[in-house]
Amino acid sequence: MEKFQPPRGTRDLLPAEMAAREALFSRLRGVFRSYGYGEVWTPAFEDFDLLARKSGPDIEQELYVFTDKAGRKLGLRFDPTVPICRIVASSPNLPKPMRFCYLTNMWRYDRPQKGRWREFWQAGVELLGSPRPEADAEVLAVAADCMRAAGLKRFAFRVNSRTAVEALAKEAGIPEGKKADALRALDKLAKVGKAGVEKELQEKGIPRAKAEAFLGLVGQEGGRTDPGIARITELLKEMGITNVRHDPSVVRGIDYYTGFVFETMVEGHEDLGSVASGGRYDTLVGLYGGGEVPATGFGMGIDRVMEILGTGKAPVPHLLVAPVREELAGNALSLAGELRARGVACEAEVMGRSLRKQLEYANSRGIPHLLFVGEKELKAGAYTLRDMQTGKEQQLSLEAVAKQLRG
RNA sequence: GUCGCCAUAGUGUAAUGGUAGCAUACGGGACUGUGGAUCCUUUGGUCUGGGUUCAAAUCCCAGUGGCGACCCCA
Repeated sequence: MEKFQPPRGTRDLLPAEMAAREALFSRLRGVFRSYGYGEVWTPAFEDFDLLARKSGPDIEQELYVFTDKAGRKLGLRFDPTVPICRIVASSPNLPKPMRFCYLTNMWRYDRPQKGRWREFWQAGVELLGSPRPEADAEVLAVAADCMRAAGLKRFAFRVNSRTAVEALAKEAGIPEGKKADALRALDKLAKVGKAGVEKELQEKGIPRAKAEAFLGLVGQEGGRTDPGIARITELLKEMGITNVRHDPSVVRGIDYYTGFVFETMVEGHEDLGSVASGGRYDTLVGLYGGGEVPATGFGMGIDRVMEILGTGKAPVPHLLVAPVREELAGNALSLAGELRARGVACEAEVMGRSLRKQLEYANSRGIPHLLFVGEKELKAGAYTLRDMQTGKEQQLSLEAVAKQLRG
């Protein structure tokens, strides 16, 4: 018999993991709501041209692309920002600023590795309409609150200004056409070191002298302070966020960032890379025909966060309704229904098991209470509720059982 | 798309080219209205397809999937 497994780079999420994710989602939603962000949903697939517009047709290699039955070329969403810019571009009259948040999955056709999936989840915010550092500071503050809400305490932001680095590249004499290559090489500084970056720059056709000049200027930049970053850092300090370091090598690989960019590293999990990143993208909405709308945002990698947090136990109901004899299974089912109508989460026995086995089962699942359903109980209309922890039992009407377990 | 390492019951692991085992989990029982212990026990596996060989989990090739390095990024 052929066995199927999930397609490459995807996986199943079982109840224990889903419960942990849902808990994380609900905490993140709480953070988003507290800042006034409204949740949006966009389609899983979009016109390929929309997806490709910002990065050119080469992006096709990294996307899931398909043709529908009418011959339209479509692609799976690989980024939350692009569809949100489409919304904004086609709804230019929405009041500004616009605060959108999302919690959603997306797809990218790249090589799976630890913390990198072909289907992955991201949650984040986009703040559109403001070009000011206050907006960038707010976005980073939301990210900070999300990290804390996730239960991550030991983390640090690395921030930078992409415009500043681009200016340095120009100053070093790196031609406009090589700018993207240069920034991408620089992004690896922490990983491959200065010599590694220099090597890559030369491989990309940037002469040694210019590469050295660029790296020299970037090195100085660490000491110099970019005015935009300084202002954002100052605002963050006023909000009590101090774990922010200026790192001139952080430029992000994505092309649409135009200014402020940041990454978030969790102490002890540096191998996972950034778990939340974002920045300013003032020209992206314009690309979709909406006129210039300055914007900034960030996304948190849910799969990476879950990798760090780990998974607890699968959730269990309050109660197992246990028929003492197999023939009473039907009574147990209907009593369970009545209890649910009274607000009690419970499960009924469906395996036809002996009472002993049911106790064993409740114990191993961690179900805290068990309700015996036998002839005695049915006749009296009072059921035996057993506390699995203490072993204490009491005779109660359904109403009393519900009252106790709800409270 | 390139390179390297890897793949055995659900999970974790054994098996010089010669009978695929152990642990755990799951199901049943010892114990027909009272669990967590103990004992017994059923089911279940060599990723897929080729090749070499008297004989392949083991060697070779390809595919699939996992991990890591490129690339890119959450």
